[in-house]
Amino acid sequence: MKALTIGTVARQAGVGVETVRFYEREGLIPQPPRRPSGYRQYDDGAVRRIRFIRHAKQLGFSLRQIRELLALRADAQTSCAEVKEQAEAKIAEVEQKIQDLQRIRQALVELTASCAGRGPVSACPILEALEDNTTS
Amino acid sequence: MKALTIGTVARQAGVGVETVRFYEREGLIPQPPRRPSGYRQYDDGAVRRIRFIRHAKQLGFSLRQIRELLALRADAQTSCAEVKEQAEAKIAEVEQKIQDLQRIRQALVELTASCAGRGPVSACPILEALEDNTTS
DNA sequence: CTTGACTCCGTAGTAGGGTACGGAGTGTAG
DNA sequence: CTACACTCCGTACCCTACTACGGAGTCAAG
Repeated sequence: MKALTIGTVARQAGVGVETVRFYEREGLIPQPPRRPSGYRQYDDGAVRRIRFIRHAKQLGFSLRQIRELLALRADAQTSCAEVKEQAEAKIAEVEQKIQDLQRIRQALVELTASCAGRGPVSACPILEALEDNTTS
Repeated sequence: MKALTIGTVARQAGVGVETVRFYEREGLIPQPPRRPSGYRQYDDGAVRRIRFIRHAKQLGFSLRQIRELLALRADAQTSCAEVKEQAEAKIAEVEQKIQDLQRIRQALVELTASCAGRGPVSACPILEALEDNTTS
C-alpha cells in the first residue's frame, strides 16, 4: 500500500480535506506519519476509518459516540458484546422516535380531517400528541 | 389556573429559565402578559407548549419546523384551506422522517443480528460492516 | 525550471440551539 | 422588615460539526 496524501484520502472517503484535519484534531483518526516536508502520509486504513465515521453518523451517532465506538475497537480487551449493546440502545432510541412521529402524524391527519369542514376544531391535537411522555 | 412565573414554567416543562426566554425571543411561545413589575405571567398552556417543543426537538425537528408546526395550530380556526395544505406538507415531512428512521433501524437491526455478542472486538461484525460499504 | 495544484498551519466564521453573567429591582416567608 | 430567592435585561459565551481564509512551502507534469 502506497502512501496517500490528505487530499486523496478525503476524496476516497467522501469528505473534505478540512474535515480530515478536523477529525484528526478531534481524535477520531490517529495522527499519521509525516514526510520531511510535513505532508501527512496515510494508508487506506484511514480511508476506511473515515468511511466508518460517515456511516455511523448517518445512523445517528454523534462524533462523541463514534469516538467511543472507535475506542472500544482499539481496546482489544473489550468484547463484541459491548458494541452490540451500543447498537441495541440505538435501535431502542430509533424505535421510540418512530412511535412518537407516528403520533404526530396521526395528530396532523386529525387536524386536516377537522379542517375538511365537519366537526369542531378539536382542542389542539398536535400539542396533545406529544405533551406528556414525562420528562425523558 | 393561577399565574405561573417563568421559573415555575421552566421547572414544570423541564427546561431552564433562559431557554424559556430564548423560545419567546424566537417566537416559539407567545409573549405572556406581565405584572406591573415586568414579571411574566404564564398559564399552563405555556408548559404544554414547551413540552411539545422539547419532544418535537427530540424527534429531529428544527426550531424553525416546530415554529411552523405550532403556527398550524394557531391558525386552525381561521383559514382552513391554507392550513390544510400546510398540514399536508407537514404530514409528508413527518412520513419522510419516519421512513428515514425505519431505514436506519433496519440497518442497525441487521448489524446486531450478524453479531453473536461474544468473542473479541477484533472480530466484531458490526464494526466491520460499518467500515466497508463502498462510498455511499 | 516553471507553473499550478496541493499541502501546511493557525485562526476565525457559520448555523443551530442554547447557557451564563451581572447588576438591579421584586416577592414572600418568617 | 429583613433575608433570600426570584426576575428583569442585554450581552457574551458555549457546544457541535464543520467550512473558509491566507500566506507560505512542496510536488510533479510538461
